[in-house]
Amino acid sequence: MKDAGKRQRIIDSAIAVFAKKGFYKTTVSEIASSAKVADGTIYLYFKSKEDILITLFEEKMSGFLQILKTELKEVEDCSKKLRLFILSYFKNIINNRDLAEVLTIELRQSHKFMKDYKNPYFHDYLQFIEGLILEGQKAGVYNNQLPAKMVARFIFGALDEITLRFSLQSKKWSIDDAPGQIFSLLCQGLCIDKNSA
Amino acid sequence: MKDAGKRQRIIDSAIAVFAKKGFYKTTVSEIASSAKVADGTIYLYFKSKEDILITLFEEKMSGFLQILKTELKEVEDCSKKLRLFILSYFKNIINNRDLAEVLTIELRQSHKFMKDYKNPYFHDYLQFIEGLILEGQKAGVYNNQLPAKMVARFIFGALDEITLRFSLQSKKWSIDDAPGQIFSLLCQGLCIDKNSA
Amino acid sequence: MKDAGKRQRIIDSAIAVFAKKGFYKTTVSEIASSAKVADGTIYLYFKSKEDILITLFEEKMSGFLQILKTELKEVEDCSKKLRLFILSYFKNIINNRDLAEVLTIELRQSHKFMKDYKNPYFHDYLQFIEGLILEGQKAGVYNNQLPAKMVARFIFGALDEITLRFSLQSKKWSIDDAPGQIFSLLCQGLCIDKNSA
Amino acid sequence: MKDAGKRQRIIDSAIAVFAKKGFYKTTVSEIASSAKVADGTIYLYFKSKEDILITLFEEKMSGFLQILKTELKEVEDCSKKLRLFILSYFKNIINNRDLAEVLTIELRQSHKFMKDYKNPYFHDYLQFIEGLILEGQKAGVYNNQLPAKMVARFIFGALDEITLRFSLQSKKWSIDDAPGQIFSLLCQGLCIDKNSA
DNA sequence: CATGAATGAGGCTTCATTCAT
DNA sequence: GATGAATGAAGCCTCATTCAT
Repeated sequence: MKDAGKRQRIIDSAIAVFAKKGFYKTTVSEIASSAKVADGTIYLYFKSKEDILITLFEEKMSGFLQILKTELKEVEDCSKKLRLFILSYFKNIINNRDLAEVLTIELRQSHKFMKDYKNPYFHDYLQFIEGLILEGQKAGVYNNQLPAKMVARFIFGALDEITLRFSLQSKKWSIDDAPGQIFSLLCQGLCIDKNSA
Repeated sequence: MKDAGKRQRIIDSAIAVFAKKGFYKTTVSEIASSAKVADGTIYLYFKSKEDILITLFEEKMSGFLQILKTELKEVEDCSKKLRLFILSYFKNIINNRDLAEVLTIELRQSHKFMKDYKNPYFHDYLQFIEGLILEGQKAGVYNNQLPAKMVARFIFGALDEITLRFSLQSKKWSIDDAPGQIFSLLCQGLCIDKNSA
Repeated sequence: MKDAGKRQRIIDSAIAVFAKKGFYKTTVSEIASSAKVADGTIYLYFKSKEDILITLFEEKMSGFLQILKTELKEVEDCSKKLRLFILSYFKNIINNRDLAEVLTIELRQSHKFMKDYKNPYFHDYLQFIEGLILEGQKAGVYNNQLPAKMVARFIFGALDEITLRFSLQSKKWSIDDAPGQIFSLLCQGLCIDKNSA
Repeated sequence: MKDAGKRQRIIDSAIAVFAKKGFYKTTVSEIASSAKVADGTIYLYFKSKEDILITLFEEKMSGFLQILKTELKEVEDCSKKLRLFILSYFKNIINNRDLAEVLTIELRQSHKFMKDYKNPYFHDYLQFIEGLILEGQKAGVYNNQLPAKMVARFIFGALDEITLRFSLQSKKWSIDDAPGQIFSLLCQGLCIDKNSA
């Protein structure tokens, strides 16, 4: 039986090295030596270097989604859900910086370099956000003039950018404050006077 | 003097090919043949393949910024500026799909693959957005509880994600409506009832 | 004692896979899984992949030779022997297509890829044919102007080529007719008028 | 413009190295260094290592056939043609030992390792021999009970085997005698008494 | 004896860059 | 300046063989 721990070590090493050097600059040998296995061993668990990335996407993104769904299961109010979602998103990124970097940076290239790979798990993720919005719109809480799909993209884009930089760079904004501020910005908008604009 | 037209052709070809295949999957030969110059000619105008990308960033991003600044110069009201900014951003992306794709996709990798390259022009771009926010906050129009830097990132991330997908995929949202909706979402927020949450 | 059945299964599987893919394109794993043993088990019975091929040669070629000698033992007349030999050769090939393919195709490479391997059993085989010729020459039946060694090569080459194609390809010539025709061609020659040429 | 001399050097080197080590044991680097070019240069002229072999087949086999056709063009009598053919075959092999080795040894593997490669030039070669036989049969000189296709295979196989060994090994038979002996064996057959058998 | 996961050397091939013309 | 043939370093991957269980 193949050693599941070894497989996990390869994935974890890949995340670390991909995050540090990027997918293309990373060599399979680097992943192998970081995982303390022989180069060839990689190919007992993955079909190719690209397959490591794809597998990584699928396992981790679906994992994130599972966590999210579990955390939000009990919550009823849609804005509480949204707040919790943002918080959870932040926590996940903060606790998995390398992974976040790989997922979001390489994600952008994935449609290009992987033939026919459409990132089904990322799609699920977006649909989950979209579901939150639709729920709020049906409940009459959220503005239903706004297309939920676009709002979902909007939220994902904003969170993705902020958390990525948050995680990568000098943290100018505190983790304690940022999620709340983002939630506020998202729900209440930028303007103080709601009749302006 | 070197042939400026040839130089431009190389940049334009690089944008087209990078957009289609991604930076790493693009070969210098492909750029050359698309630009109808010999492979070696590339190196009369650029130090390396990477240098094409860097040059492209600097010229195009500063170009975008120039256009923005020109368009917004006359406008006084900060929300009108913001609305115009969003509209301009959309137009630029729509009219330069390949470029937008290259700038945003490769941008994410740039810190990684270019040693010591900090993307000064992207930084300028962000600062411009930040300036818009600060202006509105000073004028008492925008919520000054929100850190302007973060808001700038938020806006950039949201716009980046939406326009990228807008440009790449089937356009589910009309170019006529999207900027207005985004502006509304940004200024008024998601919630109808401003006292909720 | 090692399991003789397992050893035989490995050889038989090797013949089948070598015939299908060629020696170099065949992996040890393929032989193993075809023989329903573990990869490592192969090395309990054979020193190396090459050793399988060598062993296979030796056992099968000497086997062929044994069969031949047995079949021709009782026959006195040298031309009857020759006719029987051709018939037997055909039958052996027809009944062992994979083996024939391996023996003849890989045989050609054997001197190259096996250091110092001189195919003693193939040599014996040729000597057997040579013996048939010499016998006929001594009996005054066969033209003794022709060097027996060369005639043996000639016969082997002709039979080898015909049977190989016969076995591999669409059979344009019937198995019932071919051996007789070959015998006739070999004994009587191509020409009708024996004074010509 | 690519250097035709360089291309030729690669082919010639490939012939020499393939002959010495066999196709599979030969590395592209060996061919390159034997041809005094860089490894990568090989790929300016050939798609792959396999492509070298295929190209080599096609160019050399069609070359051999051209020479043959030219040499036999003026000859009328079919047996003179056959005699000349055998002589020419011998000369070609003797003068191109490495090539002969590659063509005949690797030829046998070619159907296996080259997907869909049917060796059209070898087929032409066989058809040429078949044509000689048919001509003689129509002229009433050759026994028309024998299928020409089979006879062609017979001749090719016999010549191939003899010349290959002739070229490779200690020459037990003289080049001066062998072609005549083979011609005699082929035309008159092995038996002295034409009524026997 | 048997297993099959693990090893790691080595090959084919790509491609950014150079340089003689 | 322009060319494009040539270079050769470097990477992904295969697979014969080993060895701990």
